[in-house]
Amino acid sequence: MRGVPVSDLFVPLDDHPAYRQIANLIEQRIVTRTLRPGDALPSETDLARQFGVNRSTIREAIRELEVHGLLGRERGEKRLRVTRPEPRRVSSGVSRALALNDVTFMELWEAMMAIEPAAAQYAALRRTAAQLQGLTRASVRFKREITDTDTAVAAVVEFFTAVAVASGNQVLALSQAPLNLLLVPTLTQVIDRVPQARARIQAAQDRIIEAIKLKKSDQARVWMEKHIRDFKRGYELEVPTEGTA
Amino acid sequence: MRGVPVSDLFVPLDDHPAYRQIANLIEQRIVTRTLRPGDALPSETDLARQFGVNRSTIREAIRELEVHGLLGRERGEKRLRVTRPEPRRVSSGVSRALALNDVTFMELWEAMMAIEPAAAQYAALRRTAAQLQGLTRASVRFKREITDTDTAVAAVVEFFTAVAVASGNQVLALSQAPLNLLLVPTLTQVIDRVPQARARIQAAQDRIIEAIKLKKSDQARVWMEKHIRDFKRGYELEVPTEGTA
DNA sequence: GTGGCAGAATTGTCGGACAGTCCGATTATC
DNA sequence: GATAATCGGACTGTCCGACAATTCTGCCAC
Repeated sequence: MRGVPVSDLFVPLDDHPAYRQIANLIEQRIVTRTLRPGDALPSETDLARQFGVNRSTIREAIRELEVHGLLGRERGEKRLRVTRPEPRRVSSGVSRALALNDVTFMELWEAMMAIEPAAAQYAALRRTAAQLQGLTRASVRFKREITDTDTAVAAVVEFFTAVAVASGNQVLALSQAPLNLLLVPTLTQVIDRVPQARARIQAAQDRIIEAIKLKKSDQARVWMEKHIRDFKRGYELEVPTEGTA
Repeated sequence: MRGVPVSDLFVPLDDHPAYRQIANLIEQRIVTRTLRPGDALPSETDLARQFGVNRSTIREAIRELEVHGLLGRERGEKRLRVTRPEPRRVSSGVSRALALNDVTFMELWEAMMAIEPAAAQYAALRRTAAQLQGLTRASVRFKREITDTDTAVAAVVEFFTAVAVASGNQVLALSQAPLNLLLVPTLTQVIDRVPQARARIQAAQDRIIEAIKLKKSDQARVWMEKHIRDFKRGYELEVPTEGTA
């Protein structure tokens, strides 16, 4: 490990391409609510004129904000408008980032142990009738699906998502969302290869739903904890070799 | 609230602009590791030729991947290369999304209560000497900074980040990162207006560091829990009006 | 008011162009 | 022989102009 070279004493001197500066400017106007969700953006030609750059440059800037979910358009609409970033869009980026960083199942599991029980607890406190119904729907879908593993896995994911949504906490929900995609590969293997997995998941879901239905938050947390612990057991049973999720 | 219109029964029929298709294609090659981190991408002209589109189109596609952190370039380098998405880049997007969705302090707090104690617990189990030093450095910085609130807040954030890093769990770290930016506004107010806040934070950090140093994971978790609870107390003391973080 | 229509406006994509800069190889210098 | 200066090519950032396809808008008829 070398010491700090002299050159590090000088300024970073990042380059600021115009398209990035413009993206930041527009982003700031959105974050500061100068531009509010629903507002239509000026046309590309207008923006180019206002910023004094070429339309191509504007387009590159717009791509950035579009990816971030700050801009978007309704189906079949032409004009861009300011949108509030949807959790799903953002969380998929997080999932991909984690997947590319070779997350292990243990890392995923520890995060689930931290987040899911908390989500269940708050869900029991605050769930609406509709959210409770959403939970039930997911569990029914899991029960019914006894042939296709992929659909069953999707139902499990739907269940976790429904719990997070029912927690009424956007931060928890957005923290939980990336875990779902990471869980899929492992969960698929477990359901495929551990015979008792389906029954155990069903039972766990039922207990959790019951607790959330009765607004027993402590129970909801405890059952969810056991449910997640069970996942690890299933994983250790049948996927003892590979470590990546 | 209208019912589901008939048109929703038909195909989504998303438009597929070429720049998006190309972005997806390149993304797939990265996710499937056909392109691996560190690999240099062909030049824009080459890509345009290979995909049979104009260079402008390629550039728009590239912007997307750049934002996702899948592509990037070394400082002062010209060639674009495949990079593994850094947590910081991704998490800032999550923070912005949450901020724009008017997250309340309670939502943030609940998420912190779920994640930070877990991070502290695992940090106590797995921290390296260097990571421990990073923790100490952050707390020293906080102790030393008694005038500038912003710097003090930054030190607190640094402390939390250091704990998350020391946990050795990328998922937890990436779940924790977005919370930091959300915490800043509230924490600034609390430190500014609650006299005893600084002392309490200092004491809490000391206890947490001690537990992590001695690898007492249960204690680390408990102290962190108390620390986070204290935040809520500070918040309720001096920010009883506003609800948004 | 509803429906339809022509024209204006806007997006997606293309081709080409040029300055500034980075890279690699070649040449000059010690 | 190793290091330094030089040079040409390649590449990016930005610009200009253009065109088809689609959406938007105001107007007219019913």
